[in-house]
Amino acid sequence: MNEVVKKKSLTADDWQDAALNVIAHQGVKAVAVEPLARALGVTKGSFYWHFSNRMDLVEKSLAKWRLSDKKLIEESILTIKNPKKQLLAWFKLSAEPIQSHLIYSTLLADRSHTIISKILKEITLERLAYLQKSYRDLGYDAKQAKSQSLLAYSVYVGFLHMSKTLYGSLPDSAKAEEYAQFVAKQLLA
Amino acid sequence: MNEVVKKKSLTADDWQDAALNVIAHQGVKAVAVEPLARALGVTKGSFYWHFSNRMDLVEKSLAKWRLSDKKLIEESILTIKNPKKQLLAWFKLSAEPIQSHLIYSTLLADRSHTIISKILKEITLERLAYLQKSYRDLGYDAKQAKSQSLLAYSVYVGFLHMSKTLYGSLPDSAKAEEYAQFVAKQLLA
DNA sequence: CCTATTCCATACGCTAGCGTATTGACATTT
DNA sequence: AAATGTCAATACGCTAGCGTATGGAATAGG
Repeated sequence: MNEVVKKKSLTADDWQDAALNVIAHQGVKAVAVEPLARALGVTKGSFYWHFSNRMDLVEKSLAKWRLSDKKLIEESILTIKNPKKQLLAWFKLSAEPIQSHLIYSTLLADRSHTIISKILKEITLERLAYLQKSYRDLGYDAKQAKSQSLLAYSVYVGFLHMSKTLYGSLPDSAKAEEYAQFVAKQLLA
Repeated sequence: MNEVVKKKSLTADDWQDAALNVIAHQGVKAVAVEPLARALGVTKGSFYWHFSNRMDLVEKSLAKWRLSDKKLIEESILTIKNPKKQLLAWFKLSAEPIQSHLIYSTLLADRSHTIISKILKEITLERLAYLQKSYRDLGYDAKQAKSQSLLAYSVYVGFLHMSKTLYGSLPDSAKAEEYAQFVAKQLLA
């Protein structure tokens, strides 16, 4: 009997996780109350007990995503003290097909709501600031660091989309490491 | 009386142009028959005379887009014989905020339908092939050309999204040229 | 001038999804 | 045991959009 005990009732967190999963794969527009309820094996009576409306769920889900992403960065990147190694770790992490990246990439094109645009802009600027600082730590001057970080982040975003678009046509995981090295070499010259 | 004479009736082309405009700014999902009809000052009675259904319009619109994009490339890029200058022209063109780029970038995240994924993959592979050949013409060996073209195209895609996301926070047009030079220098080293 | 074709309006039925209101089943507390 | 609180089912009204069916105006060809 290794089965997980079936939960008796859902928490707001369960709804948010489900929503994030949908956002990662189908985008914000695909977050619909009734289909989500069906997927969770309940009806929307449950949903409207936990959330006031659809966008409420979206906002809270994205807030959760931001927190977990921040935590991930702090634990797996910022703990590395050597500036070059830290940036390398960032590049490597950014190439891994984790949910956080998928969410970010769907937000990029799902900017229907003002709230989403706002969140997206904030996160992007945060990350750019991080990269810029990293390049400064590597010895780049202010101007160079600015251009270089913008370039590096463009590569990140671009590669995210390429992965989804060309699924099956990109370098396989065996060669992925090789490509990552190549990119790092180009962007850390 | 410089006004354009009001057209008496719409053509399929008019519908496609309107659809492409919506796709460029709101994505494929936002292409809806009735709102589009309203925008064109007619009812959907007109639409269903020209097209069999919604996806029919989307497909034909995207086909038109592909053709016009191909024509643009042939006329403004492929006419340049010097390999390096040609690639430079490609980079420059890819940074201009024309409708074609906007359409491409929304497709990247709007891959709900199989048809769209298919078109997107085809176009992306076409463009990658072009870049790869260009780098080979510049003297890169096969392996280098492959990695470098993937990197360059990622920058293109990434910058597309950055432009939309950070509208107002990116280098202004005065500095855009400068940044383009920087990117070209990094990618044509 | 009359007929056929082209283009569009109107009216209809249908589905998916949002949000509300009400009731009910358990569980927890008292 | 009774009361309260937690979570969910059901039923309802409402809107937006899809696709169909049919009729009608305008125009072009004969």
